[in-house]
Amino acid sequence: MSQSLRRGLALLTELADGPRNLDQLAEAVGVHKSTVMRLLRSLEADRFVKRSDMYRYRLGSALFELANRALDGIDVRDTARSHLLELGESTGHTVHLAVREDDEVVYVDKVDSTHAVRMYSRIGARAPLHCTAVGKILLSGLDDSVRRDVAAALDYPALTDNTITDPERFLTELERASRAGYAVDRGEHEDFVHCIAAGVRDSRGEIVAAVSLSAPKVLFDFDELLGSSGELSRACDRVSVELGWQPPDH
Amino acid sequence: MSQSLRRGLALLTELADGPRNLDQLAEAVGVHKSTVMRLLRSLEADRFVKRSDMYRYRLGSALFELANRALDGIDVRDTARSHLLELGESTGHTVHLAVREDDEVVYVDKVDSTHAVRMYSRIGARAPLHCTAVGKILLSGLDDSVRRDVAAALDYPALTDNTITDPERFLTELERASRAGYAVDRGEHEDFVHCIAAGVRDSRGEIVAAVSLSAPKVLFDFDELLGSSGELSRACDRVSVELGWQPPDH
DNA sequence: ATCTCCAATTGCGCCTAATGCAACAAATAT
DNA sequence: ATATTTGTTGCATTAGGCGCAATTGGAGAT
Repeated sequence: MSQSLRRGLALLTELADGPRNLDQLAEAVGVHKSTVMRLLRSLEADRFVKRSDMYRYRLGSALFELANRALDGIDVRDTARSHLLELGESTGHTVHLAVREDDEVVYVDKVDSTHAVRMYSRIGARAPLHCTAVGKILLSGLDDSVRRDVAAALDYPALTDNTITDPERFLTELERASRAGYAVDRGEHEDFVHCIAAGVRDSRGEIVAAVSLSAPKVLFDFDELLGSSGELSRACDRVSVELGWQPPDH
Repeated sequence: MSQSLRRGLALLTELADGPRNLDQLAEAVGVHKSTVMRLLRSLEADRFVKRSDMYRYRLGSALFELANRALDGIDVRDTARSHLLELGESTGHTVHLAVREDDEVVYVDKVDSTHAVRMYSRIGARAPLHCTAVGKILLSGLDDSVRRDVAAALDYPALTDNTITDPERFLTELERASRAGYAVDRGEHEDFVHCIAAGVRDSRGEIVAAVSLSAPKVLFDFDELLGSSGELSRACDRVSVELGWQPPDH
């Protein structure tokens, strides 16, 4: 397609794991050392890459700037921010904001738990749809037919013993989430942590993002976490309203 | 140098300002429409770019992932994080963590003020050395001769009426910062805000990062801000110690 | 001080991959 | 229905990118 560009991007991806020297990069990307160097020079000129020391390269600051400028552009994130902080403070749990991208979820914001236990996740990270609370709630908002299509197209790798691996059961789960207004993940993604998630709606009423609360099993049993579902929903509603959502009156 | 790579990077940079269509991008980067499209395909394949709708492209999630993974790699940032939060909470001011990159500072972390007033800055943003508290403290840690060299190589644009525009006066200012252990910015960068900054040292005793407190003039006069300098310094020292710094005993 | 080793860097010649053009297709506005 | 705008594809040309091999330069050992 566009050889040198793609190779350059591959270099960036490789460098995300930490500083590398020429040989390592050449090995990883599968091109000649000298070619790697010339690509790096271009990347360096635009500050996408930086020399770490004489013999090593690392990611440059242009990347941070870009990413943060772009994240600022995501208005869900902007309006949600303060509500997430509040939610984190009042519940004490780890809060995530996620959106769907194709057949995965992408975490776009995060508030760390006040408890010392940290779980693995970072802004920009991806996770499957079928084993996360955010994934379920994001899918639950789709029309029945598209929902079936997406569910049928997914893989269902069993990441833990609790992972749902059956499309039919998954659809039932989505149905339930849709009715309840929140979705759950009982150790289906990571063994030792469970989550609940609710959806954020835009002015058209579409679910455009999901907010989740996560807690390690050792500290809270599932029902304790569920106890925060009211707060979670209210927080999501507040964000939705700020995005122009009209709560249905009944 | 590496044409298609650099053009691809230019596209990313352009897209940071928001979604664009083909013509806009072609115009901005100065290449033919069809070329832009082919480059975008490569970027899209690696998720650096995403189609926003039928007619527009935006930055993709690979970028966020990279940027955040890279930021995680900056160990100063990691170890400083909790101390910054604490400092933000206890002082109520906006806290920044910055490192030097060539002749600029780059903000690598930030804790927002509890006050409603927000100032313009974001993680990944850059600022000049000569008119920021962080810039001054970062330079103050250099050897006298290199310090002179760097100072001589700088431009001194006057961003406000208070900006120091004279290299000699700037060196004096650095001298003072070096002795005091903290640097100040009295509306030299942005008219309506002042800052104080202190340095973070690594195991070799070098200043590798700077922490600053910023406050809008309308809410705090300069002496009030200075009142937090003790806390600021102590926070920096704690970070330094975690990085392996040995406090000099005197 | 000299040698050795290792990794980066450069010159060169080959050749493919990238480019601009122009025709075409699709979607939207008039 | 027609005009207009924007995206997409085929094609011929060539410069930009590539691998190779030789060179440079620095760090450490002798």
